[in-house]
Amino acid sequence: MHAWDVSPKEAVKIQHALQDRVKLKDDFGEINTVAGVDVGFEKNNTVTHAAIAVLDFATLDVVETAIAHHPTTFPYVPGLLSFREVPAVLEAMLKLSAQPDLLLCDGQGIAHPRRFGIAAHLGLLLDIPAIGVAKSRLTGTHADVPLEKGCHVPLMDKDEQIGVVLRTRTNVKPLYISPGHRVGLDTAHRIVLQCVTKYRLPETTRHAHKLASGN
DNA sequence: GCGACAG
DNA sequence: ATCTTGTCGC
Repeated sequence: MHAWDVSPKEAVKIQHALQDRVKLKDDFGEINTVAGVDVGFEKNNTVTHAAIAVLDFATLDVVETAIAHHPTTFPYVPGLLSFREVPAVLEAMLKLSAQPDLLLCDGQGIAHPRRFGIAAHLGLLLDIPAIGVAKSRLTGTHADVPLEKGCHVPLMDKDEQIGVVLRTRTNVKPLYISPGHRVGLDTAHRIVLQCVTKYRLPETTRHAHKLASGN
């Protein structure tokens, strides 16, 4: 495990060093549980709250949750989000009685300038299949997404597809989905859809968000 | 040099 | 992310 008390410049080096270890093909057995991961901060920005909600993949019922409080040590820098949030998430992960089969993270997977968003970083460190589910774009370009739920367009960077922009609810802003680790693009797309019911965000994320913000 | 920029 | 009430639309 690499250090976390690093400068932004060192963080970028770490991303470059780890990026080629990210696996972008499906690599998992039966998926029984899916976990939502989210992080929140206190008014002063001094403490980070990480929350994990583990759901039964078939029923979307919550089977276990964990929360961890961790001092905030890294600033928010676009492209370096994982250095701010992952330490707290790792701490919360240790509190679970069993590791989930797959992670749905708040933020990008490989739809990142160095193909190493928070879902890729977290998935790689834990060696758990992970998917990035972001509420807005960090990098890449795409066509307009039709307004109907289920419609989607590819998220491109030059000639490379790095994700999919997916409308999870009619007439509501789409989500940016990208593989994090041990998951392919199509599979990431399919799994996110399966976790969505009547709201824009997947149930996993909704539960984790509630926990992280003390609700 | 001028914007853009996950949470 | 967070600070915050009511309000417009399906």
